Amino acid sequence: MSQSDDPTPISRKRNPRGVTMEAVGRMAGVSQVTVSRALSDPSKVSPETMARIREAIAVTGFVPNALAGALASRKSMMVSALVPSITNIVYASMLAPFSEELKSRGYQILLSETGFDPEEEAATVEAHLSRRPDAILLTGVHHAPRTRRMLLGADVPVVEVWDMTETPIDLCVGFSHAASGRAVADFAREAGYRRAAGICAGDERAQRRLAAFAESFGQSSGTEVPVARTTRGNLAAGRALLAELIDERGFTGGLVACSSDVLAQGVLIEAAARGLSVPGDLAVVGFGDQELAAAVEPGLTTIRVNREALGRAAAQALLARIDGGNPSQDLIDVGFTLIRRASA
Amino acid sequence: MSQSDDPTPISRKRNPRGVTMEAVGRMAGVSQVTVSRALSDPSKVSPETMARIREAIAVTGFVPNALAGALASRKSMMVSALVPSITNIVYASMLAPFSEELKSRGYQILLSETGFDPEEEAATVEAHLSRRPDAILLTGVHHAPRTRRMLLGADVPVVEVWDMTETPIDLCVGFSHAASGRAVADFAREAGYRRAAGICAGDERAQRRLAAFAESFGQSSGTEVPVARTTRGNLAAGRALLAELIDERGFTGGLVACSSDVLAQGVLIEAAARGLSVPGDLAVVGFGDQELAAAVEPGLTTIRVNREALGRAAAQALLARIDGGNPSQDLIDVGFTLIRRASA
DNA sequence: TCAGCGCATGAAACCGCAATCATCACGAAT
DNA sequence: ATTCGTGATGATTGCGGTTTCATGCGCTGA
Repeated sequence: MSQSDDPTPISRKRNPRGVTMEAVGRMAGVSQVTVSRALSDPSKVSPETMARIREAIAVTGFVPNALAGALASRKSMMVSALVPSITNIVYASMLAPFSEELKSRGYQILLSETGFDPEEEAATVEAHLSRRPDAILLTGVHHAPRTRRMLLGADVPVVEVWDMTETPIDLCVGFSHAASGRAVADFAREAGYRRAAGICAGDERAQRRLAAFAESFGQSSGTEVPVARTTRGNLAAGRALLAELIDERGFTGGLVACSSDVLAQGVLIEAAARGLSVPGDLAVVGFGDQELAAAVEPGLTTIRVNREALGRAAAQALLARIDGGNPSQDLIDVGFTLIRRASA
Repeated sequence: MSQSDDPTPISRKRNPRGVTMEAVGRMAGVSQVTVSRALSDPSKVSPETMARIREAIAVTGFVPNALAGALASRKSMMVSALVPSITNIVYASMLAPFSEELKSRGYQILLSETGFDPEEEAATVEAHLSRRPDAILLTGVHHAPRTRRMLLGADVPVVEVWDMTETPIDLCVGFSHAASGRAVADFAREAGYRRAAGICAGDERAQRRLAAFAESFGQSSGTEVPVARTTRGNLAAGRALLAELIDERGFTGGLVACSSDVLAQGVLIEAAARGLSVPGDLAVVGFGDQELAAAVEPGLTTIRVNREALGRAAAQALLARIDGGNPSQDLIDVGFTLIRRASA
């Protein structure tokens, strides 16, 4: 009665590792090759065969092994993205459209944070290259020499974003940080501000923006432009740095240029806490035009960079290169706009 | 086979595709196997050989092909992470420590956004499974049946985060959203507020928090708790929803519970714009304890969830499972804390 | 009637590495 | 002297696909 338990489980080789095309094919009465074709180009397989294969796939729950596919076809269908920090909305908001654009073409994103250290970036690039991505996105244009060498040697499309350079590794989509700093200085001058100060986060690009602002405004106004610095670019830092400017650096009023909207919002809060009116006693300019810029009171005058367009353009440039051709241009300057609101 | 020493340049095929271990070995006078060993366990190779191999690697710029390695070893050294949105700091700030923890063990992150749609999530899970990740992180505990099936069939460690369930797919690290809503209601009651309202973003977990709050507070106070809803959880939405509560829903004062700190900040801004004092005329409670919560004026009373610890714990739980054993616990409730500041 | 052709399919050769087992030289133990 | 590790290395196999080339077959046109 209970003879269902066969004592010879020997021939019963239930593939202990996942289902393969081989197994699907066996079940559908075709070879592995035909299964492969069925998935990559159904038009090359007869409708009846196709149906049986589909059935077998459904029954077995087969999921193709993309690693094997990548090895054989030399196309990983992965794109690496290296950003300094994903918790920083500025990078995250570029990444989202970048990723979406690529996803629609079947690519997946291999993401890493690199911090702001070129050496760490180099190590990360190497780790990513070992996965043979079909393209790579890097943030910024300053890299360790080794990074450049590896990337050039790997013969893979590369796009550097969020900055501009005359000598990109391959492609570049960004804007000039120095120009954005000068634009704020121009605005300050034209709006009639006589004195100014700066508040700057630690990263290299923020410093370039503020340096350009300070130099430009300083030159045209003939005044000293004090710049307070911080490593962390949060609200608390913005508050603290305005306090520093006023209490320790003798800043008595004028325009405060900040390297980010968050810092600028911190300045607004500290100003309110001190009973200073904005823009009466103190004018504030931010950078980034994050959502908060339009929502705070008073509205924040700031530099807008179309981050979504930037991310999308970066993806499209890479796709163009992958598709074989050269994109229409290697360098894309997406520019920036000064958005004037109430704070300055 | 014996024609390797053939001087005819015809058969001499300068490998046009990247450098391989084979090539490195040839240059170092050893076999491919030895190169493989040199990289995976240097102690198994003699020092002199090691030196020659290193030299050859440096000269050729060899970068091992992790795809091939993964295929052969059945370990991809990749971990999938699926989050609703990377531009939402709440998810991004879990992801950062999660990724860091795994990176230190040699894993890389395959990231995708899934939005808030279970079907999209299922498709994304399938795409990720095809890459044979060594582990998977999912956000939330509500998934399409197909997702569950695929995941169980794939026999891969899975951790669901940012929520709790009694029936996890595998592991779960999170907290109870309903409990957090009730905690706010308890607080409101104990602090003596007689009336309350809610402001709620569109995602399912936010709604569960606010529903629990409204029910709990409504029951104990015997009042109706109006809840205004939005799809986008930004500052502007917070402002608009407070306006809606006051202008259209007859809300005249009391405590406003918000499903996120950002919405709460919007409420603060709108309140200020209307000349309402906080917490005098209006008390505000947020959720998340983002950086802004401590920095705004007045400081925001909110629910803190240790997102960094959560991300780290998720990573560690997965690593424990990968290492073969069962983690000490399948379900980890990281809890939450109500942080009282000036806004309520 | 038969070469010719397109279609559906299969066989075989990789892709680049890791895992397994075999080989070899050399010194210690018997 | 023979045996037996032991450390260093190589040959072989196969992971699960893609690609290329070969095959069988029914049908068309001269």
